[in-house]
Amino acid sequence: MLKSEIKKYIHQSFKKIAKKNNWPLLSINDIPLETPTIQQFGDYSTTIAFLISKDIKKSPLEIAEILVKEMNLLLPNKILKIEIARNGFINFYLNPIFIQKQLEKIFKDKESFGFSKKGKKEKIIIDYSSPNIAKPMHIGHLRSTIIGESLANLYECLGYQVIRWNYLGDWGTQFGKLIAAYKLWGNKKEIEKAPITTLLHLYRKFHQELKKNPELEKFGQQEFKKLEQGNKENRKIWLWFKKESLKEFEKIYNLLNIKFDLFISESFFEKDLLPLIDSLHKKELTQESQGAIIIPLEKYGLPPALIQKSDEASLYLTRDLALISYRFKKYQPEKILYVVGNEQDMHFKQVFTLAKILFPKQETELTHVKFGLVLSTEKKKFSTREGELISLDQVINEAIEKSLDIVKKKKTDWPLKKQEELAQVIALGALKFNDLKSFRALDVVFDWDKMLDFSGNTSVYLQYTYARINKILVKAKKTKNIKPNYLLLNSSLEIQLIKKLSEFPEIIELSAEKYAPNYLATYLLSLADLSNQYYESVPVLKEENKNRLQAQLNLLQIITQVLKNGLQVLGIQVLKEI
RNA sequence: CUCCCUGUAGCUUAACUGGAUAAAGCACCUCCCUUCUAAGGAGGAAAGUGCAGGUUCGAGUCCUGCCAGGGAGACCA
Repeated sequence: MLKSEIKKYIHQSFKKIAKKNNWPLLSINDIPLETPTIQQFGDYSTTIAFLISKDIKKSPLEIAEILVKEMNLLLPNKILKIEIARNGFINFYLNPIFIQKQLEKIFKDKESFGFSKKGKKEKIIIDYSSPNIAKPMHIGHLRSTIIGESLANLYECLGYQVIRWNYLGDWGTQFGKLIAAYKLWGNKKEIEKAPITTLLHLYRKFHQELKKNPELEKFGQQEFKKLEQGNKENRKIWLWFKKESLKEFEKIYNLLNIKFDLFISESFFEKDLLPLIDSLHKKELTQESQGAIIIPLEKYGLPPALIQKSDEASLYLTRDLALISYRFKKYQPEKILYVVGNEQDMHFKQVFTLAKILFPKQETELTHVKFGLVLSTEKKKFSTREGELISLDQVINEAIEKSLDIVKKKKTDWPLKKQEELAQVIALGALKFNDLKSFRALDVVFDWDKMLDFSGNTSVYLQYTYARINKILVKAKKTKNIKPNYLLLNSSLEIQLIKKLSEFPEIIELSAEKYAPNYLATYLLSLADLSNQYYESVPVLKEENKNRLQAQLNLLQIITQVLKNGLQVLGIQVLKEI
């Protein structure tokens, strides 16, 4: 808010001078404007002089002098002074009144502050979570689920029409293997009792036996082929596995408070595969290789894409192509985001390349939003097949249990029900924040101690800050008809807080644009930092000047609002008391 | 062999579009609960960003080469 106004001002002044001197013009978006790292350098700083010194023959210092001279002629009252520093930086010192008045504007927006009012209505499909049926969701899925959900929330804030899509893995050779394993060793009752665990055991057993008896591989492939060809028995078993799996997934999604618009899964595209492969043939893209159908992609620096296996069964890649074509036709989306781990980089490069070949006119922006792996303490990938994976519901429940222990020690006088509620909010928040606070491409090592360390830069710190400040608002007697005087918010901390709050909309935009919720997370931490300093150093409730008190309370209210909204975008709840 | 991701205080991470004196948390040391919640606050010590070049007025950030860790590479997803 503040930033864009200053940019506008620089742009206007610059336009005038550029015309006069025949300098190249810059659009408003090209005007560099940043917040200096050191307070002495003012509120905002532009490096525009360096930027254009390359195009015209003047030194940055000369340019800065010309610009500042012009700007000073028509210095608006929102700017106190403009200074040139270090051979070309132009620093702006804002009039505190201008900053204080921002709070008034923000206060009028209240709940909607930071959220777009424009209503863009462009569609964005976000593909996330996407677990495989018959396997437990594990911590790898948690990353996709949490990052995807917060991206969905971010784009919703910007006014996009967001389609939250859970593309379940419910098709492929693995289900042939599973059906084979069920036929060999399965027990219906056991599966009914604990579906996913039992199915996982069967799947693992299959892979163990495979080492001794390689013939099993063929058996699994046959069973999948039968499934694809509509064999009734296999169909029935598969549907049953799927139903049981979905029940368990729903439990987890409910606990995490995550909702999807669509659960359209891999098997849905089964009928589209043959026509798709046909059309690929017609376009003469395909080749036969060792009995399989491939599309060579050397031209694009990629390994060949395998479209159909030698036993004529379909592949992940083919289904993804059918999926993309369906999405293009049905939704005409502006963007599609695939929130999928880094290890599938090659796969998506192939898919996107093929999509461009097949639909050259389609303008949808396809992005693989990749993220790092969750590694074991030994810094190795968890493997489903080897049986070392940690299931997600186990992680969640253990996190809640462990945080309940901590809550019980801290809130000895609370009733159990309240303790439990708090423990759940804290544990889920910590679980999510853990995945959102750092840049998503980094690998994370799964570590209970770090996840449940509730001091410092954590979600609990944010929730705590919210609750603490909220308490002041509750305790403040309801002051009727007292007008806040924002001009009395003149301490350095108050000014800093207002400036920080005014950044919120930009941060939402930035986080969405870069698919990086960690910008928002970091921002909230820095806001909480200032807020806690304020809390410690200024006893608000003792303020005697009522107009100042009311302004302070409004400031605090916006702080809680931004903390609450910001956390909500990250999928994290707040409580009034903690 | 090819491709992708990562490399910043002892550890985990920040650094907006390349900008000024690289910023936090954990751990360590000092201090602050008869004042709105100490899951907090004030302060100290601690790195010059894996290595070598290059581009630039300016590089943790861009380019090239190397090193280290992790991941992917045709019939899994």
